[in-house]
Amino acid sequence: MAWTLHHAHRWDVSVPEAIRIQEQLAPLVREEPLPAAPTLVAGVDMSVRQQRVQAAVVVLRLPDLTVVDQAIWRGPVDFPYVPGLLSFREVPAVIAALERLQARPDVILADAQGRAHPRRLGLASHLGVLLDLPTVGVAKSRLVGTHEPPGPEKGATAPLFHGEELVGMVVRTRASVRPVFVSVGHRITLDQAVALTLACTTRYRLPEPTRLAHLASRRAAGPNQEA
DNA sequence: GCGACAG
DNA sequence: ATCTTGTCGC
Repeated sequence: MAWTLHHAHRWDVSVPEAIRIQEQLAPLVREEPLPAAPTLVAGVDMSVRQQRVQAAVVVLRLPDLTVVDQAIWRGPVDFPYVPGLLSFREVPAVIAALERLQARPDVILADAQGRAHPRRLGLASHLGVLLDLPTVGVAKSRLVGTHEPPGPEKGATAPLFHGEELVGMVVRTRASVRPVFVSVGHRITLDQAVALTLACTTRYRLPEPTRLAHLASRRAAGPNQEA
């Protein structure tokens, strides 16, 4: 599937240049209601091994969460992991994997932050702006912000603040299990992002789209033969 | 100056 | 993220 990139830019940049690009794209992020109830939800993730990346994307249909499409892309790693600049390491590979899809998802869930980022442009937001598609960030841990612990029951939430700004929600997707950090990626409201995350969650901590994408990327990396 | 720090 | 097996708890 061909994707039109909006506000495209170079990826082979220095850290200062990457930060500058984030500052230019952040104002383009739109927190607004979805145009319609989503049917096709994609999850994206990536694994790295031996200087190679395996990006995976899995598309599921709501409300049954049936897998309707998926794709894998392998390539070289060319940007280091730098806290705050994760998108420069993963987005190129994720877009390459998305190009291999047959289906067009209505929204994408990423295993990362959206607006809950120092410059309000986490990987989910960066991806959303480039594709001009609704995206949600569902991270396993906190990058920025403070919060109270959400209740122990499934579905409990607590606001995540960065200074005075509400940048996300800490969501308990499973009873008595460490919560996840949900934030708006692009073209969705925080409430919808949380509702969608819960609608995609079954018996595991992570919602099915990203959980399955994670499994797919690691299967693509192959079994550990080293060490 | 000293920590913190998505994956 | 990745290196790594079994095990304790809900």
